[in-house]
Amino acid sequence: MIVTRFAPSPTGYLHVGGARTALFNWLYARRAGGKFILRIEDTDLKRNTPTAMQQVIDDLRWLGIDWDEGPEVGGPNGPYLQSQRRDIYDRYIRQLLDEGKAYYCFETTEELGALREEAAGGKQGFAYQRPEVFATHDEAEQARAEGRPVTVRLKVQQEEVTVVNDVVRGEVCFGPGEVGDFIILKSDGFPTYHFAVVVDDELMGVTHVIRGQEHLMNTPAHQALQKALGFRIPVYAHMSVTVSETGGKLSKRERPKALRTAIGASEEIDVQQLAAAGGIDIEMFNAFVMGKLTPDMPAIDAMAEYLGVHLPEINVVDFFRSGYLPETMVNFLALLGWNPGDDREVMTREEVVAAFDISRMAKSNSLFDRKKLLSFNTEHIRIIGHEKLSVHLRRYLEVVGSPVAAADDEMLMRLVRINEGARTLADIDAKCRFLFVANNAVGYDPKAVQKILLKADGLAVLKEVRERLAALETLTPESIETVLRSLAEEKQIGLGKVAQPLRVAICGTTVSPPIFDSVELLGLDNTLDRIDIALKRFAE
RNA sequence: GCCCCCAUCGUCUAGCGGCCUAGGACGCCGGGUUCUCAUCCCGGUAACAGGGGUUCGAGUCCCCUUGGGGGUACCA
Repeated sequence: MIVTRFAPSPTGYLHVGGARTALFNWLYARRAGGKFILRIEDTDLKRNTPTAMQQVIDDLRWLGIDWDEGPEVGGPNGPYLQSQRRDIYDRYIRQLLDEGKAYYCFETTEELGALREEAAGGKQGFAYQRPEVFATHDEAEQARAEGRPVTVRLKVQQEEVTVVNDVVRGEVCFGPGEVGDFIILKSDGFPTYHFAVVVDDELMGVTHVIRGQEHLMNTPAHQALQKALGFRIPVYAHMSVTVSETGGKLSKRERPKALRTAIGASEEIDVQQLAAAGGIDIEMFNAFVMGKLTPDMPAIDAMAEYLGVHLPEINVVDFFRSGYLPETMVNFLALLGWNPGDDREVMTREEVVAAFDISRMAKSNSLFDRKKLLSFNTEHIRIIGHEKLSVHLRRYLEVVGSPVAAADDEMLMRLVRINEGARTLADIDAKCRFLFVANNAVGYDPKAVQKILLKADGLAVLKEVRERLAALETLTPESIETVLRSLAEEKQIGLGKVAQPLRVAICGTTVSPPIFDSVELLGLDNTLDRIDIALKRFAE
């Protein structure tokens, strides 16, 4: 049976790069009828954020990536948090020590840093000098008792060439001495990543490791460990990296960076207010602007919202908040470094699962193209079906706190129907908000008012529109259309000349769903009321 | 510095020695539909990084150069 896993370290929100790794593993397992495991790699206390695991879990669930074993679902190979597996690691560490395949070390971080510095000028990279005689368990205990750092290193064969057999890259060779004796147990008693992955992948029966290219260089070390422990070597597939428009790999730092740039570019901003909007004090704000530190995500988001700037989406939640569908993300992410071998691009989740195979993974890095993503989203909004779309929309509206969330199910379906062609859920939200504000609270866009109502005879037309609508007996999109069209015809003007003043009067902007539906949904009383308000307000 | 990986339109890619006059998609440009925005429809622009080989024949195989990316931790 094929077993894959996704093993994130809980450092914060799941970002697209991680999501793509998770997706590839999930797709492969699902396609092959195998098993997909979620494992949390929390062996670094310093990096762990308390809420991060939940965030990662939520993001995966949103994407529709489910796991057969892991947190919240359990399984026969648990626990699935590495921090809870220390006794297991200790056993294997002890085994290696007893067999003379690993040894204790006592250097401090500073000492190691100095050695590395020294080696920096040399031709070969830094390699740890293996001691002549090895410390005993007792000596290690003693050192620990004295408060000295104790680590364990693996003895790595220095003579042989290591060959990594990679599904996407073929055979990759590493010369003798490329891998030094590396640390497998840290002085805080936790295993290093290298040790924990190897042990867990073996114990959990992982057959295929699909991971980022950044791990290719780690693989010889992992294989050395597998050999020392007598483990099997799983199939490796190292994925190409996703790079961002700005070059380099897609990183979480891009959002704060974009915000910093925006702050720098905008003139006349009230820094006090901006800092307050982000919930940070002015010193912190200044430090941020100068690039000295980075506030947390919510602060960044809040300031961006205050400034009205759009930050590049990096985390999975960013895409959710921008109104993308999980179907879009799955489809798009899958196509970054993989393709089905034919001309299909927009595919449903089921189609992607059915077509996926690691043998068609691309070698070269790819750029994350947000324009194409948008077009994919437009297409998925179109093909997903109204029922599913309204479920997504409801959740979206609730989470972003839109007034449109007040719509009942019937209304929501209606909104979905009249918004065909929307590019994101955010588009639908924005276009429909006018329906959920009080008549006297419509925000009029000055430009729209100027251009549509005040220019030409916008107000005069609006007055006539009012009269015609008021005389209407039954209010349906069709009846409204008839009225507006006949008015336009009589006046020998385009429908736009009639519709636009009405639109601005009821929405405050030049953009809304189709005008006939908009009026009908708003209701006759509200429509007339808003026209009156506009007429009065912009009369002179 | 050292090690590793990669290289087709602006972008994602198809291509696994002759089917390539290099195909698709996004973008972009032009046109059309339309009550706004968006959608939708039609048309166009645009690429094998450079240089050597191998071969009857190279986008496809090999080497070098250049360019890009990754790694070089008691992070994962």
